[in-house]
Amino acid sequence: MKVARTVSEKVSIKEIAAKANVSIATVSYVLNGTRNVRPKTKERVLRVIEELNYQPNDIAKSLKSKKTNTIGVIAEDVTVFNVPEIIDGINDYADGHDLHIVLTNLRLHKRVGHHYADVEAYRKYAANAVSDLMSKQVEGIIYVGIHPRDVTGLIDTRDKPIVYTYCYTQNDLSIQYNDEQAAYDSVCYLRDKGHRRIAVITGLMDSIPSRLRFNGYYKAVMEHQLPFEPQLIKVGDWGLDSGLRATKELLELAEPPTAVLVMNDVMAAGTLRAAWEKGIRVPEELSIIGFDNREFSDYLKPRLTTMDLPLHEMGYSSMRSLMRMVNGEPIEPVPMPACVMLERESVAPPNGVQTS
Amino acid sequence: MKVARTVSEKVSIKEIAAKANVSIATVSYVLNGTRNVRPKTKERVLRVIEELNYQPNDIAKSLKSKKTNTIGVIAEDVTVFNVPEIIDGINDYADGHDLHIVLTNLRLHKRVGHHYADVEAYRKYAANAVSDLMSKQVEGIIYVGIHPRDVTGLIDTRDKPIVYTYCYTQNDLSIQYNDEQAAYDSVCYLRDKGHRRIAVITGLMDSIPSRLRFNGYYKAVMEHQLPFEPQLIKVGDWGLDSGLRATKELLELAEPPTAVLVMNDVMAAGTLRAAWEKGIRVPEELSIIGFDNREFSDYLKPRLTTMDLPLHEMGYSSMRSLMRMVNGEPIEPVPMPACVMLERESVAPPNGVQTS
DNA sequence: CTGTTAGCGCATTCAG
DNA sequence: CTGAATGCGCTAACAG
Repeated sequence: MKVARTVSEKVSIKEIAAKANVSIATVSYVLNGTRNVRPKTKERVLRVIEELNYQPNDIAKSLKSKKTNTIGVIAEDVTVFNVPEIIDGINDYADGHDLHIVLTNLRLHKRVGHHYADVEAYRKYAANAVSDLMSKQVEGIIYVGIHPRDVTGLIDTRDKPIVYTYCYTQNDLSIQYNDEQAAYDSVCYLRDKGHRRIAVITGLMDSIPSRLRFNGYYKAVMEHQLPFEPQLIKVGDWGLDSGLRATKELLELAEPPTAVLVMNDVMAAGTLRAAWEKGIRVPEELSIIGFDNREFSDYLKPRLTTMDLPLHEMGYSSMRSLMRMVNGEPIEPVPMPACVMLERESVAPPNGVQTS
Repeated sequence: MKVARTVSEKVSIKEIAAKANVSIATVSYVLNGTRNVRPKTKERVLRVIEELNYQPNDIAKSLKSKKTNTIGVIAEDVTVFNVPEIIDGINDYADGHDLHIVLTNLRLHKRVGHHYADVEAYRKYAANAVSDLMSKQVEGIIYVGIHPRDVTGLIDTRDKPIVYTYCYTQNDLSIQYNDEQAAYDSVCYLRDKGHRRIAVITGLMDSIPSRLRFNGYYKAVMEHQLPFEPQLIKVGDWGLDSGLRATKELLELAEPPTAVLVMNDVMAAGTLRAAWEKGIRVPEELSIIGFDNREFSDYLKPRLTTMDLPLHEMGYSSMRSLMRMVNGEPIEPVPMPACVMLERESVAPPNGVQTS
């Protein structure tokens, strides 16, 4: 029976003890099942709890137990595409383990634009975030980056467990997907379709993903004895226009590639546009593989075949590792989450040739 | 001077009082500036604080002061496009007001798919979220929807202040953008470009945004005495294919429209594709206005002119209103945040005709 | 100006 | 099985 109590005043364990004619300890026992309580008493307490609509006060509980069941998440910027899915993974784990999330959003993109290479520019924001989280007595921290780069030394958590994800760090645990493997797999996939002249459009070459993905490309090309020519390697800047420009150059080659691995979907959209402008049909005359599985890649024409990033898994895995640290369990090395190829419409055998 | 203390054990106000030869009250005073303290004493205390690397315990502070400076955010699903920007707005306000955010992610999209109309399916998730947040003693709650619909009665916050955004509610404050005005403005914009036969592709007609936007369309059409013909009205389902199909039908009309207002960018991508398939040039032969300013709308060819949603403002404004409620200030009615037209490349005068 | 002290709501001894 | 008492870290009266 719901009683229409319009209370703002909190009812505490003490009041319910009084109304049920028991001590506060007894109430605590029935609440937590810490000890056996006579069924009749228990029921009486439970009823009063129901009637008064008692809600336990986690603050008081935490003060006593020194556990908050709360972890702090520092996101460099929640509006960047990779972050929400990672947070979703974090929440997925948290839901199943009675954990709560305090979210700090550094808003890096809006505050320092693309200058996230300049760590000093936002060190103070990060330090403040950590400090606030410490005061809130979080059990641990997860740091979610917006671009895979090395952030070693950015923050000091003073022995509070921390896990980094979507970025790299030297002295702490960081969870990243396997960039090199993904690029390697892409090239193998194209080769299996019958391609040999496979070009690559990289992102900025001073970025870790570009290097790693290029390693994967190089490794596959060497392993399968595919033609490795400098003209087939173009450096982009992650932006659409750079993909467009690079692709045009590729298409103007005496012997153009039949396929191109583009290191993100945004540049791949540029590739698609370049092909369209040049009158080159995709995938019949040019196969394209993108990277990131951005939502729009499914809306392009043709629908883009791309590498899906294991973002949810990264969030989930970060939480699992963090909680092991929190509980003092040994941190067993976890395998890097793998990207998975999403086969859509932008890849076909070269010149309509079918291969087994 | 930084002392390399590798402490896990928290240092408390008591310890620093002891080391500084003052009472704990004095430490509290210098910490909070609650009262004047002799400069010399103050400095001594401050030094010990620095040396011991003291971090105040917000949990204890909250227990005493009955204020947590924390607000709970219940997001129906952080992976849906509108949510991150709204959260960003919430953070923007929070950063400037020493407020913290506990984030609850209902993960609706993954849990109930598109059946968010069936409130019962996730009432328990929402109720749990509220209950947890109450226990955590949040000062108030912001509920962030993923589709503008009426969620009245979904949750009961028992007098804890709550503000809803990106959804509607009867008895509480909800912050939504002005849908009708946006559609109205779009049609006026097209008319100003010289268009008269303006078609519309709606979303599902049982949705609030579709109705509101249609109202705006209708109002502008009537006001400017534009042709109002049933053939110019197509009902979509928010998906790309429905936009494609609707557009084809429009293009096959004896007298096709010169412009079309599409109620979201995803369907507008379908419109673009339909035009392409029909060999109709955009914007020369068909002008298109989308809705939502999804990121990909800037990657389409031509770049899509669209209505930008004031998501950041909605988050910010929700927080401002919520904090007024928390502080017992009167809630003055706030104007609905307005959408703003993003002029890009998908609109031109009809038949190349120039108008003033 | 500074010290003493009483709780905040709860969990957990320790006695009955 | 139950009640009284203690204290978590801190703030704010109240007393000097």
